[in-house]
Amino acid sequence: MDEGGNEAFAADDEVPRDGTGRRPITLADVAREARVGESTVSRVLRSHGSFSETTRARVEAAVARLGYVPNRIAGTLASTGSRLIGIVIPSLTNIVFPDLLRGATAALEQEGFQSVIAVTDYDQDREEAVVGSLLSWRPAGLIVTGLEHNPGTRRRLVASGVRVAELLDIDGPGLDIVVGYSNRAAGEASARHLAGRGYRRIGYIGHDLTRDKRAAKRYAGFREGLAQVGLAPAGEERVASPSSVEAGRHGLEALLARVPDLDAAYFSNDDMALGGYFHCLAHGITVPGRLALFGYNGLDVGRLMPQPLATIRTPRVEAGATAARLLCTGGPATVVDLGFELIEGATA
Amino acid sequence: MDEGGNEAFAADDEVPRDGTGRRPITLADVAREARVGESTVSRVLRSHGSFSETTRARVEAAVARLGYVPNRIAGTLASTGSRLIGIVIPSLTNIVFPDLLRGATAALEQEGFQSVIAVTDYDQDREEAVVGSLLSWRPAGLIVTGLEHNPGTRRRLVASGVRVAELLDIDGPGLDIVVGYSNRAAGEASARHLAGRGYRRIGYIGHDLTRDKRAAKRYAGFREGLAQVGLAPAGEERVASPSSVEAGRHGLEALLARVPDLDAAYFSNDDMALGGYFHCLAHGITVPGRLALFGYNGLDVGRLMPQPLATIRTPRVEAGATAARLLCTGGPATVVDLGFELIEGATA
DNA sequence: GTCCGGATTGGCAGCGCTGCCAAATCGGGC
DNA sequence: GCCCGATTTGGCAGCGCTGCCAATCCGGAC
Repeated sequence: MDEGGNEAFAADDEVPRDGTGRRPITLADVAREARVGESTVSRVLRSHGSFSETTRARVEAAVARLGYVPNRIAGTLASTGSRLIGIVIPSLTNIVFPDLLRGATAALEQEGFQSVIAVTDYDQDREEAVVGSLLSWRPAGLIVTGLEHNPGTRRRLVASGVRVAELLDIDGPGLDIVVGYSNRAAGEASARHLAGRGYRRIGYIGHDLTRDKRAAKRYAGFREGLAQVGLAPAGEERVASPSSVEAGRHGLEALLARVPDLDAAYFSNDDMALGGYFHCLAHGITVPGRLALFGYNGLDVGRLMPQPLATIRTPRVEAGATAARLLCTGGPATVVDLGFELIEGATA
Repeated sequence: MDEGGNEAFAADDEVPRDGTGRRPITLADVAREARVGESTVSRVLRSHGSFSETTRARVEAAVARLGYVPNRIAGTLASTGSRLIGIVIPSLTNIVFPDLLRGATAALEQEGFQSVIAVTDYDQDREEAVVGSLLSWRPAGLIVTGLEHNPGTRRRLVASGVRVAELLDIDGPGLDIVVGYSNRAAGEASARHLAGRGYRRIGYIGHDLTRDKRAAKRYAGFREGLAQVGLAPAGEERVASPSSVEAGRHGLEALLARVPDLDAAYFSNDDMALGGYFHCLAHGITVPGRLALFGYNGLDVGRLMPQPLATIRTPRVEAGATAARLLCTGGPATVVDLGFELIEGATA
């Protein structure tokens, strides 16, 4: 714990002599410095309304001289919209959600918006709480994950009047804007693909389905897909933990111990599938000869395995970006189905 | 503006019919409904100052009846502090930064703060721009990544007077709070470990070091470590792209083509190392017999490979949490070295 | 020189809340 | 029954900005 020290910067040219302790610089200071009215400064800074080129230069010079940073808190209060978008995601552990964030923040930046984020840990009560917190910032819009919310959350969302985009799922009724793809259909497509390749003793390795509603929908779709060709899962293993490479590895090990003659394993996502692949490598199980593997999400890592993973690629980044743009531009309530892509890979 | 009226909420359980178009509910409405003064409502809602139990109940009932959500924009403007922390990270693609975010948001939530995030893509000019945007929200503090910033960024940070925490690096002078570990020392430790295990022809596979300053410091430390035992890299491969599994896989392939007698490969991080491992698996290269692999970060996936990856575990989540807590509680400027842990694994 | 429409500009009332201060109320002790 | 200090409460002036409206200025047309 030693002193880092700011004097490192007081150094010569750049930094203005102080910055701390001084009364913060306001728009009124800039107006005085530039010898124009406050409204004129405001107009110039927002490039809104009309003003002469001379004025613009004067104002900009004053801003630079004083190092003025507009106060958006005040600006938001005075005007209406807030140029803030709240983003609610269940987790930051699964790369899917950072991907969503990435798409959203990139699109928001283009539109001049900022994002406030909150994480629910797949807990609907926490979701209700964080939605409340986010709404207290009077955001221009809210991005939430999935279509399932508890009554309190729905009430708040609707009552607030802010635009809401629900992401990564379209299997069910939405509140306003919905951007995603069908998890049910993805599960079904996976099952049909595996069945189509001749696998018959297909097992399922998943994680906590009571919390992750989208994984539950994929699972339901998967069972439907199998049923359509007269099959049923040859065995299932659900780990209680969140999805992870570890859960996939141990899950497959456990399932194979109970159902040794499995010929294919469908995982609730690519992380789990990668874990399963590692288990196969470690135990000399030939893939896909002895056991086929199928994932979900289409992560990069799957593409780069010695045998590319059979999986379904989901447009997560695009979903974030699309939702962000729709919220900023404020169109009508819609459902945008971005679809998904089945990647055959080499593990099935 | 039709008068929706408050009975919308009185309505039993679910969603009120409307919510849009109605004049938003303010603290004054609550005061009127509860038949108390505005300041009293404010005091009750913030549990600040004194009021009777009766009053609390009256106010809380009114809040519930009206479905009032406090406006923190107004609250922030009226008071001083903002209970917002800005977080600036270079990327969301590398799981390291979501991990940092995870630690920070969890700690912030406990303290009743919200986080606003911005992504720089490892570009210092973008960093300067997003720091400006974040400061315009008058955050209580700012978390930035690394110690290297361009002069404009430093000027803004210092002039703003907000607390700043610089994360994931302690090799250099900081502005205020610094939380992280020594990347240089990590690189050095990696080199010494490999040399200590008898490897002599050690190659380096890295990504764009001009943008990722911390990776550059590890690289420098790595060279120093080798030099200490009279060695120099037996070969190097730098891919121009950001770090990724793909870059690691192709990087190792390229390096082996040029330097076939390599006996160990040091990667700029675990993603790259995983790619290298996949290359070895795909081409029958025995690990570590024919080629040893060493990564950086200590990701879960490395631990679960058939042979656990030799790497260095970094406390990223802890760094985010520590920084967040220090910012919220507002102690003195300090440097917190969280250290790192060398994991021997089985690939070296 | 005068008048007119459009381009510029400044003044000022809020946005919804908090902080300060004064007023009202309460609960003994005498 | 009255006084005093402590507790509880309400009023109101901002916080820094934007939006509205009125004032001013400019350059021709008459």
